[in-house]
Amino acid sequence: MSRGRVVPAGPPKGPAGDDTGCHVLHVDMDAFYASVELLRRPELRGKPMIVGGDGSRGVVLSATYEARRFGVASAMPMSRARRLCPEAVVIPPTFGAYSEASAGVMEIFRSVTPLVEPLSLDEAFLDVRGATRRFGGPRLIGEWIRATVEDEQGITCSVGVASSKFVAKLGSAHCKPDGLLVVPADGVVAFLHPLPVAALWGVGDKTEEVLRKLGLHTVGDLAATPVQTLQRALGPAVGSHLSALAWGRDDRVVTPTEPDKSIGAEETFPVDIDDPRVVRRELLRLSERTAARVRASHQVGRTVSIKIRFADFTTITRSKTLPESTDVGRVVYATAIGLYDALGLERARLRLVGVRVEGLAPAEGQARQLLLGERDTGWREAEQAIDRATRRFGAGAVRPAALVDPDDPLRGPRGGTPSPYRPDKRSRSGYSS
DNA sequence: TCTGGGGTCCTGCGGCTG
DNA sequence: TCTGCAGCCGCAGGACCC
Repeated sequence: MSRGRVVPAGPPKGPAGDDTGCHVLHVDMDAFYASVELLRRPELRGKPMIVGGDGSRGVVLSATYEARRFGVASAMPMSRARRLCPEAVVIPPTFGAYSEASAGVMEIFRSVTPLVEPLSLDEAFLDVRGATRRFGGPRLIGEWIRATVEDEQGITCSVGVASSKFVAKLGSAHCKPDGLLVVPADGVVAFLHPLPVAALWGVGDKTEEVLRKLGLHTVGDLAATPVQTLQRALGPAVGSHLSALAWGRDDRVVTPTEPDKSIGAEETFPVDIDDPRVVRRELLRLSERTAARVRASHQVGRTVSIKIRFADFTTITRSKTLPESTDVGRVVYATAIGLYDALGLERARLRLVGVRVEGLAPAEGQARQLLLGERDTGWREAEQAIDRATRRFGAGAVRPAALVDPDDPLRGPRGGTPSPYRPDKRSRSGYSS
């Protein structure tokens, strides 16, 4: 999803330019979440509407173009968005609906070419070299996709057509909303060089500031700067990467989905928390959620990391690599709690905690060495049974007893470090259903 | 202005090992 | 046995993306 930071208004929208050699399409849905919500609530059409968290700490996930006219943008704090556009209707996100719409859109893409690389729910790269005989040139394919998506899904999208992924992506940003732009292979440099440096993939606020201090404001400025200068200022990898992009060099190919390298979950508290019992309870919940997703992806991970964000927004991470890969919530939690306890935070005020499992590899074929005295069935099997129950009865049907507390979802177990898995009087397994 | 949640990649440092 | 070195790995932090 475009975060609205890239390019100024430029060339006219619509088909133009020679598409010879332009085999990469970048398709980006326009205000995707908001557009899907409008399908469900047509009475809001033409009105400013914002999709985002309704709490005091949410951010804007998506906004209609009517709201954007007031300055509302993606990732903006909701409090600011409300000030900018008080009359906007705020809708909490319904990710299920977005996933469903996304699947429909991706299906359309795959009817053109199997070489589809989704970047998120609402955008993807397509390599259309193998489709030109059936559909015509890349520009015609882009037009067909735009028309079909609008016809079948009721939402509009923008398409960039170019000889590389990076330029195609800039192209779609350039013609938003509801446009198509071809950047001819021999016109890439002329297209790129007037753009601000922030248009480049990999230039965020910090890098832009560094470049500004060097007197570099446009991509053309960047291209004219020796790569060694950029490497000294930004590091060898980033320096050479940006130098190449500034000349339109981007050799990355369109690659249909690769498995995740890490899976995690994090949660911002509605108010800052200084009670370690609440933090531990949250770590348990996040460990459970993360491990379940790791199991669902048929992978196991070797490193467990936690993330702690303090009230002043400073953030630290701690990680531990295990002797053996895991997908077991109990192991993830034990590791996470060990990392947390080692910090000795006591009454520090925390804003967010997170748990992540890294170093993922396919679960199949992972030889598992039993520890001395360990039974060959145990927590993994128990958690797999829980996964089956969850699929059948819904999320939360079975969960650790320590998380069953209908009166106060944030209240932690009493008395010291919790052992939520330890069998208690209610359930021998420590789980409750 | 006051900052979500899901990720990836890069860099620097220290410890270990051959 | 000690030292210097290179390479690898684990770890932590930061920047960036959608």
